[in-house]
Amino acid sequence: MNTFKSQQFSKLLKALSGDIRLNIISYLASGEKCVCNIYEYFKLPQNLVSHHLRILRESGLIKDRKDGKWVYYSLNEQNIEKVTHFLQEIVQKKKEERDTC
Amino acid sequence: MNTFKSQQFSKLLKALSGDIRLNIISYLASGEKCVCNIYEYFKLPQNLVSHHLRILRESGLIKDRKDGKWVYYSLNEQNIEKVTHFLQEIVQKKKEERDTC
DNA sequence: ATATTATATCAATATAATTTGATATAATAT
DNA sequence: ATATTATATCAAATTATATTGATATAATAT
Repeated sequence: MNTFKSQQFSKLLKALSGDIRLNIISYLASGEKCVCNIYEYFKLPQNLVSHHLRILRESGLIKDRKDGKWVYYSLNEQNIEKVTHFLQEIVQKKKEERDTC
Repeated sequence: MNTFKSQQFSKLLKALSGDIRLNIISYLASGEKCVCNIYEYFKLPQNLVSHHLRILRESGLIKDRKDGKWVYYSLNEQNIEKVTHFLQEIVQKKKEERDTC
């Protein structure tokens, strides 16, 4: 049994997991950054960072904004919150289940 | 730059992501289940389910309890909540950052 | 027009995760 | 003691993901 819902969240969680992407997400919490900010900050190859940014962008966890030569990335809080709500619902359900026993 | 914190959460999120494991987590929200409950419910091979349960258990997301021949698995809410808190902190930080601009 | 800089993409390789099939362990029942 | 049932583990095969190196695109500067 494979619900649509968990497939959707599996995609988001897969995009979130992985050291580099999670570090990028944490870094973007301090505000919008261009690609060069990110790869300089983490001392990682530009193409590798672009690749991970693409995965985060395609999953909807971050947004991009182009300005001249630069592409700025920022968090898409709404979709990050979708993940937290999904997990909270599970914990909530478990807690309710325990209370009615 | 690779913080200990995000390495820790990367591990939890990696364990959470993946359709099968996420479905198992959702299923366990309705209460403790033995392995056979789980693989029958999802119609998956027993060894495959055992494998995913191990990953979830080793990451601390679920607990096991042995009773006779059966091993019962249940959610470890505390660690699931750790993940939601981690993500909420990021969203919170982002929101604060935006307010002070 | 040419050079430079920022970012993205592509192909090849390396690494890791998932799945399958076979077997092991451990508890219970006969 | 043997058989049965529940679960775990192991090795092999498959599939997915990450990384590297090379190149492309697109904006700006000279």
